[in-house]
Amino acid sequence: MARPKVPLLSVDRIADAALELVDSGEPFGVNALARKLGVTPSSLYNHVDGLDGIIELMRGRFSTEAGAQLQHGTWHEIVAETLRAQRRMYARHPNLVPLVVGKTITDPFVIESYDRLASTLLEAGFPDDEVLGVIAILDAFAIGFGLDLASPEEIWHPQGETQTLGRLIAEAPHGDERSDRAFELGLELLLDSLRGRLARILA
Amino acid sequence: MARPKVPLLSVDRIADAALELVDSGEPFGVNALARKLGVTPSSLYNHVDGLDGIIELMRGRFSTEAGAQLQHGTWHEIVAETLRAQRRMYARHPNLVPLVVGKTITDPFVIESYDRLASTLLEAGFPDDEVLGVIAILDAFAIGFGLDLASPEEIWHPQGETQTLGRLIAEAPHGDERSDRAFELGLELLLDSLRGRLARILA
DNA sequence: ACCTGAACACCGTTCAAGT
DNA sequence: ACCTGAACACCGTTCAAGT
Repeated sequence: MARPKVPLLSVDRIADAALELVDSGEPFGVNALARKLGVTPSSLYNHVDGLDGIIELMRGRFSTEAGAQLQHGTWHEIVAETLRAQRRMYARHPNLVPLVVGKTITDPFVIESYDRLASTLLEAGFPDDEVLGVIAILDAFAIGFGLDLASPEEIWHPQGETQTLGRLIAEAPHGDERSDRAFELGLELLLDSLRGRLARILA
Repeated sequence: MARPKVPLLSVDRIADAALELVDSGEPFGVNALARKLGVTPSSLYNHVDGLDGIIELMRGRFSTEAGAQLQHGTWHEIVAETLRAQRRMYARHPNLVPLVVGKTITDPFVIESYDRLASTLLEAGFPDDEVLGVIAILDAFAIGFGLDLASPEEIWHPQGETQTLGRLIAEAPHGDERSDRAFELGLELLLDSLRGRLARILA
């Protein structure tokens, strides 16, 4: 016991196991993670900064996984691809979404991706004092749809009579198909209006 | 002790205290809530269905609080008012947002509000198979911005150099003002594009 | 440097016992 | 019907001890 000659743990091993645990759908926590790694919970604190640290680690990992973003193309192609990439990540690890939501972003890769988005919008012609607002909107949209993927099959569960909601729910496609369609529709709407706004600004 | 002549608890009293606790910013839970009510945790289970039940209770309460929605007006006025009302609720109880996120909605008042939205969009001329998608988009938008309000002051915290993000963050307004502006901009964009889409559909 | 084990202050939920 | 108190199976985190 005590200190082994070759370390049992490493930041990478912890991140891998954490993502696996999250994806398995079992409740996530440092104790559960330690069990999965065959180790004592306190061991993790030699490598990682507690629960929040592990979550931030996953955010970084799962955004690196998403791979290279489009580097050239029109600004709206870049925006669309960035959002689609983010959505793919959320789709691959839906259970991670509720964990990362509302925590300050410090991971360098994630920061870099937002930085690139900001530069792109600025170069496209959006004014300085509007770029961050546009990004906040894109972010709200992406995270909202991320949560949509993490949500239970039934978002609404009407108990009694409804005027139209019940019928539409019954008729509509379910699960990922519904979510995918809504995402693409929303993306189209958002880009349309951004294009229009930019045209007016540049005119 | 044991059973008192006049009950110490009631569903209403629990809901009130729960919202107060959430709004105080202290960690929310059934133990903390019981302490606040001067009662044993197990007592709550006589009135309420555990932690999830209490959270659903708050969702209902805090959407009733939002009060009457616009009943007439154009469809986009109704949509705008519904989203603004939702945002006001989120703004008033930001700490509730992370709690309700991703849990199936059963509260009748909330269901009714979505039902009304669905009817409005249908009457406006959006096709059957698109209404739920539009609502999902509006929802993603609203929840995304709700989380924006619940987020820490600094959403992004760049550690190193950035191309443009750091400068924009320093220049931009902070906190609620930033969030409010982005919300109104996003709402405008969304409504613009929905109007355009509807015009094309009806043409 | 890196792991264990004990300790601490918490959780949410169940259930018998009491009035 | 409605509350308590004990019990259970968990949490996240700290820290001395061991190699």
